[in-house]
Amino acid sequence: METRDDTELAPSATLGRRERAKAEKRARILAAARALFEERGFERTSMSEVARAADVAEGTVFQYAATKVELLMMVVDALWGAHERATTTPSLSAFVAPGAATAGGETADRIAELISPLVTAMRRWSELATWVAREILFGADMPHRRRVLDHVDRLEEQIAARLQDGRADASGAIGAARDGATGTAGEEPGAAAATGARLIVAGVLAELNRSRQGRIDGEDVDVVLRRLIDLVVAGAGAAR
Amino acid sequence: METRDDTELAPSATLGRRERAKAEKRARILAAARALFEERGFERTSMSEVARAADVAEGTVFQYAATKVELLMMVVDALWGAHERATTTPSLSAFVAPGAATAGGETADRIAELISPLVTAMRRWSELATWVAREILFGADMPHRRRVLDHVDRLEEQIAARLQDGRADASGAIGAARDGATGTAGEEPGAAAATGARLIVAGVLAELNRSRQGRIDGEDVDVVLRRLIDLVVAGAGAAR
DNA sequence: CCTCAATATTGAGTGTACTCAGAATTGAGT
DNA sequence: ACTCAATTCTGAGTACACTCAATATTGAGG
Repeated sequence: METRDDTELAPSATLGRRERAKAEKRARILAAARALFEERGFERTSMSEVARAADVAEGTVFQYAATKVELLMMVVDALWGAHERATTTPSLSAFVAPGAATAGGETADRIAELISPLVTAMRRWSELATWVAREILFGADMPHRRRVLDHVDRLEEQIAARLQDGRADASGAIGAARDGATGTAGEEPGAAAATGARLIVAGVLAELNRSRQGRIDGEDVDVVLRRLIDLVVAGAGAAR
Repeated sequence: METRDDTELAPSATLGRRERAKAEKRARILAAARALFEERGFERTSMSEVARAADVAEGTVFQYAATKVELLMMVVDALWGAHERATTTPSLSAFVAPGAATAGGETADRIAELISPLVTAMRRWSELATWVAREILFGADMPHRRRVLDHVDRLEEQIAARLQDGRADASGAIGAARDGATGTAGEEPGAAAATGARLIVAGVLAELNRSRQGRIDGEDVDVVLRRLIDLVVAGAGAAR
């Protein structure tokens, strides 16, 4: 009998000891970080606390996330990924996904729908959200952030797609009417939608933080966000 | 003879010894910070270096700016203030300021004009600019930042004003045409302009940083910025 | 000129994000 | 089983932003 019967039960298709240990450690760190960030906030959580909670040396944490914000991005990536997998499930996508096919509702509504999970999440964890937003828009290029950016890019693509649909509806009259005025004629139509999508994301992140700081006069945040979306939809619709 | 003849030469209208010393110290710190940030960048400048360059104890620096970013904001406030004073000089304002009066040029051009100094500065000092943008949009509420935000608010007001002018031109036809489609009818007209202005600022900050990270495909940044402005102008013009 | 409260300055001390040289572990080759 | 190179882990060490108790400076009132 071989001492390596392990290898039989966990075949070569699965990971070796080392890889498995690594994955477990990664999972522990991820869970610890998630829990601590959630209950004590980003600033009040120290890397050594995370290490202790994950039962790992401090240096090890830095091997999985080179930076405290990177650790946060690792958590965000995991959560966002889980959310994506949960919502993009086949059964639902049949009803919702195809975009143009589901013509039901105003373009702005359909965009609001897209960003609504983001808005909800950011409101729930506003302290973390500030750090996340900061990092998304102005962070340095690092692997975990990159993965979060991929999520953001996908979101922006969906928004852009709906902006395009909206443009199709509103086209003709208005497009023609504003054409001369808009100056920059003859651009690829996708460009305006992409710009609009990025504007919406940046705007939403900024406005949410603004409201968090009480810098929104009387009105509700949703009203402001809605106005923002309406404006971009109108702008993208009118654009040539 | 009085020992206090000083008091005569520097009358009560001027500041006392203490205040003067304080102002001098402040000036030294400001100059040191400005120089060091400019030549070595934000991250690679340490507070102790600033203290040494200003010939002041480290703790003293923190009395004038509670935080390293606050120190940066102090510098930005000073520079922006100087710029404002230089450009808002009476002679020029007679030609440029009144807004609607100077109907020359497209609305988008007139807005691009407004943000052009900001864009130039951010390009020149892109590392610093990232930190500044970060702090403007997502920083914690602190005195120097507050003063910078005042500058930003003023800029946004100017942009909003020009957006309103533009709306006046394009009004009628389009406004009426899109009314039903835009959904949220009967809003105060200023709201859309204010939102648009904030969108432009946030968008410009984000896009500039995006370009800094090489995340802009082929095109020139100016093209992207221009498209952004066009989009908002169109959106604000069409908005009810 | 002296006193004293108010205020400003100082720099050694503290917490914490991050580094890195060595120790430990692994798996492939023999 | 043994060797060895590659990888992973570790935690004491470092740098630096920020604090704070002690000290120095000022100006007003006697």
